[in-house]
Amino acid sequence: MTPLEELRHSGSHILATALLRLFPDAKLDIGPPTDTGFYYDVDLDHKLTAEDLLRIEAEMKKVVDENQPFVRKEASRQEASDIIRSRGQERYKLGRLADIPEEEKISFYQNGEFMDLCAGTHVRYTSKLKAFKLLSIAGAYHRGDEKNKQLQRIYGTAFPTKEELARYLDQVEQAKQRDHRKVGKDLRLFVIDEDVGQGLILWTPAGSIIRQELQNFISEELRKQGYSQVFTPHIGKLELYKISGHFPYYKESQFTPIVENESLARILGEGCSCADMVARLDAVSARLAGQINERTGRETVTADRIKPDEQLLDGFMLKPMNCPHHIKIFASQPHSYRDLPVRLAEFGTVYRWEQSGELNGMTRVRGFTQDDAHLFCTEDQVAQELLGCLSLVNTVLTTLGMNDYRVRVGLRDPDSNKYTGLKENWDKAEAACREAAKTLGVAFKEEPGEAAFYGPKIDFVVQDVIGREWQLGTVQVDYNLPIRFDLTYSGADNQPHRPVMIHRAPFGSMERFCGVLIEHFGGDFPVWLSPEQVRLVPVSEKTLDYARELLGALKAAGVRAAIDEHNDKLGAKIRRSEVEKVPYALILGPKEAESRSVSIRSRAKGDEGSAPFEQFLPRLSQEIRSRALSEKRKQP
RNA sequence: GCCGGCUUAGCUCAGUGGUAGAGCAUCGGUUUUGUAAACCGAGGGUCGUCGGUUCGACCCCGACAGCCGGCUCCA
Repeated sequence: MTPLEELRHSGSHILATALLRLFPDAKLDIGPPTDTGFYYDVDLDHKLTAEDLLRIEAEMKKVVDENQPFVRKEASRQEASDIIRSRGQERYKLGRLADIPEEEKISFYQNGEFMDLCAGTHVRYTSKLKAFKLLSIAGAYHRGDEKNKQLQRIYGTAFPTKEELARYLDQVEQAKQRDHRKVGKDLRLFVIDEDVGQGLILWTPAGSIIRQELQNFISEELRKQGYSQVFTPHIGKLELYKISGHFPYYKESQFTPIVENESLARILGEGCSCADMVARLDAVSARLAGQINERTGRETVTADRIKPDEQLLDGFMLKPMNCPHHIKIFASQPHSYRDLPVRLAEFGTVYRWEQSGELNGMTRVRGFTQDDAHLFCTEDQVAQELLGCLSLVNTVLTTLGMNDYRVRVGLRDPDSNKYTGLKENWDKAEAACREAAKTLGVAFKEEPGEAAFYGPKIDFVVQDVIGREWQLGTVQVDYNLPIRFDLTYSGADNQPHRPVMIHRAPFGSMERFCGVLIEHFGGDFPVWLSPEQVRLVPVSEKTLDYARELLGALKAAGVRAAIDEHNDKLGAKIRRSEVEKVPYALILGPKEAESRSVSIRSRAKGDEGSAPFEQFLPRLSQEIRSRALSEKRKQP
């Protein structure tokens, strides 16, 4: 344990000490340190309130002042069990005791009257906890399993000094100012309307400009890399998703199917309730999943194996992924090995049923647009194509200055049967991902259980302002869908061969990416992305005509500009431009009008002095065209 | 979905069992302004929705919806 973890871990023991003084009935579970502090999970009938938190914190202060030593005591398994029982903590602690492997030593740590089963280590005295704060109460399932009882989790944090604690709390406060939900509202980038629905993003004009610029950017890169652009509809027949496997494997995450009118009339005629309908859909998917699982590793299900009697209901599904549609475009004509790779790209909108408690601004939504593409290639081409995809992701992130990401290679969970396809192919695909990730030149972590149901993937993961991780770009190797859809191409030997598919989305979804991007820039977008690039600020009405003339010139040059026509003093107009995060304000007074110049005020540098408009415009155009990153904002 | 908290004007937020207030924004006027907030005035809310308690509810109780923080989930 690092010294900081030790301090925080001791914090959680002190928390428990104080808690038991105030609530002797509390049953303790576990209290580990975290990246940012510590918590303790407790089972307590009394619902803890914010006021309780203050009382507990005050009691913790007393424990600290009592300067209790932390003392380690080793015990045999039987002794340990006795200690736990004698303290009335058997409800969870006995289970935790049972988790300790046979060969490991069992230890307790005691401070004052409190004693806890604990491997350690701890600071020497409670007085070491000089700077701490309890932060919040939340529900947390015992052992992280939603089938178990939900306990109350008390979060807190601790630092070696009061200054560091204050700095941390200040940082958290600063971060909240960058929250994309706040900035998005302030700058009017997007809205979510409860009548439209939770998790459904409405892109306002300003936000749409950012999205459009990003899409233009990525489209340019796709043209360079030989992609073809396609368009497909937002729904597909249930049949399609039975073949793809989404229907059985992905059921929990999908919107309820749109049942065809005739089908609906038929089952309603049979007296089916809504519940019956759902049950029937469940029966179909359960049967399909069962059939597929039996065959995993030996046989596979292809289109012709779906039996007619399994089509109990006809209807459509809102597409949860774009791949089946793209596959059908690929399959619509015969392919030669000479055609490959075929790369089909689409900004494709998909819909997924996320639990209401999981929705979050733009980063976790129910409808989103992926910058998606599917590559159909020969097995020999997989490595090369993977590199191309990773280089694309790299270009994207570099251009936006987003260097703060981690790479995750998502592999199968060895204990799960939620995957489709042959073991050999999974092995090949996982090896390909691993190899490709190595070429990135950045550290990556292999994580079992993070694969898609059809194949392993390489994900790019970033953190939001409050430290939550979000997956953005993703590249996935897939040997399975080509089999399920019986895709083939003619090889040099004039025999049919199975292509390999690569799924990839450098941004992941436009919604999530923009959410993270808003936080990344704190709303101070580079000029090429800024909804308003130049604010024309006449010093008074007297120079309004000059401003209008320049507005025309800027618009003709493709620059997004606007005039501040408010009847305010200059300072107020400057302030408005700053608050609205416009990268350039051009101050236009009589001097400027006279000399055909502009007084430039940039978000980054403040007052830059005057320059002829004829010099400013090319400089601006170049900055936009090159998609330059802006210098950091000058603090007022 | 689960636990807890929250919901008052476009935004940020006060407020009391006797049907509401500030700042900013908006609109009108005065001012004609030189690098982060000129001045005066006006309009704007069935206090999230629906029920209940009460002579009377924005306030107390309940349900629902939405939001926020966690947990679970994220193929």
